[in-house]
Amino acid sequence: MHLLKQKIEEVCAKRKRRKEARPGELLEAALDLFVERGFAATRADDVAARAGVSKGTLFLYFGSKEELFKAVVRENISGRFRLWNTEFETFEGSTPDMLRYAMNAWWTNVGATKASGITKLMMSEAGNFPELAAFYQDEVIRPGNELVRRILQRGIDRGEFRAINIEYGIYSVLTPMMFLTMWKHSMGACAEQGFELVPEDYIAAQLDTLLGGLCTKP
Amino acid sequence: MHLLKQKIEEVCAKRKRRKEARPGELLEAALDLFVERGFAATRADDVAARAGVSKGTLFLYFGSKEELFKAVVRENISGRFRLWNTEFETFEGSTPDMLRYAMNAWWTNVGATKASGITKLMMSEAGNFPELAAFYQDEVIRPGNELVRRILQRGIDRGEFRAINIEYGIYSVLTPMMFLTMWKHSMGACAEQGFELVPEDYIAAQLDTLLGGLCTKP
DNA sequence: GTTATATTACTAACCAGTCAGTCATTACCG
DNA sequence: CGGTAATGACTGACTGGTTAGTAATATAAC
Repeated sequence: MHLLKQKIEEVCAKRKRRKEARPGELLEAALDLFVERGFAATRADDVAARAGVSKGTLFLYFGSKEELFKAVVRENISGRFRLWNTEFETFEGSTPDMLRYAMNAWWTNVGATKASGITKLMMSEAGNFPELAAFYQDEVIRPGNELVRRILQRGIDRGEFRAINIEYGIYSVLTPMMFLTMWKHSMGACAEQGFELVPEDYIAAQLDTLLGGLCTKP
Repeated sequence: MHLLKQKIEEVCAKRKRRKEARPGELLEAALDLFVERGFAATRADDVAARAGVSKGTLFLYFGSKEELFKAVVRENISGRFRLWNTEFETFEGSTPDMLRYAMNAWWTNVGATKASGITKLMMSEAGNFPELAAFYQDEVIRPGNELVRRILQRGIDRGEFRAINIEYGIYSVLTPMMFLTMWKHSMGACAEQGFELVPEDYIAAQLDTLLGGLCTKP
């Protein structure tokens, strides 16, 4: 009888006042839809509907569609950099191990999750939404590059890496991540059946190549 | 006096009947705008204006926006496969040379031109326009894969390549092209200044690596 | 003057964002 | 407690602006 009542409430969608829960539910719905359809093609109405509220309520919590998007980015990506920077500062192993750890952590926490859809979305729509592109540049790309730069610098300072051109090195680290992201969200869907790309293996192979060219001792 | 008259005609945009020239002008305008803004964000009005006609005229020559897009793809990409297949059949050098030639020809004729913007566009918007995605799959992706497959098979048949898994090989050939395409249309714009990626060098380096792993004789 | 080509004005649909009003919840009072 | 007034979370119809596609109208060319 309890179950039936719950069911009826779900179906009838009685209005409830849950001020605390709304923002989180809206952000989750927005992440789903932005990743699924992109920024421009996602309707505010649909985000609200998926979160179980009306469109008016969405604009009660987020001033505009762009603000909603920024909140999604902060929640799912840029928020992580504080933790990652701390991890960088307290890491005690070798720098090759650190790089291995960093790339695998990225895959686990971002690449393999819905959050990577945001990266793909930005690659696709940056040109049409310059303000969002600038925001993403500040909140994600710059901190990301900086973190990789510090890892490489640590390796050089400790004599573990050769004194390579760091800007070029950053690009070598990020390329496989960008590729995996595009693969997952664009080509994975229409890839030949029977052919399977295993991201973990791909990352491991790229790391081997990269470290082979980077390290002072083989 | 002639020049002045021509100038006035350009400015006043007098209506002229030029049935033969219109489709080509519209296709060129459409290519520019699709590449610049994507499919969904391109306005039929803007395509017409750039081609120097009104929107009504556009729909006189192309039944719909999707038809216009398909015509752009045929004009700029799929039309090339007939030539490329002929070249494959008449090529007389070694298969490593053929692969080198093919990748450089792709860069010259597609990658470096506006046409590569179409590829980026499809990666970005395929999910929102399933019919266009299917069309692109049939007209571009399948013939492209088939051509690469034939090159690799030729190498294996002639004993120049090891008997690798061909599906995996296709993917190894196409990855650098996809990466260059995304780089050119997404990240190139916001890349760190002072850092320059030279596509020809990148392709050469990738080819060396690829052929190193592929060839029977080093 | 007739026809093919081009334009303009229109329609129907869509969508971000607003706001006047509704109703669930809480606070207070008898 | 039981009733009622105040609060504020929530709603959905509406606005203003945009766009693909159409139809009526105009004009170039022969």
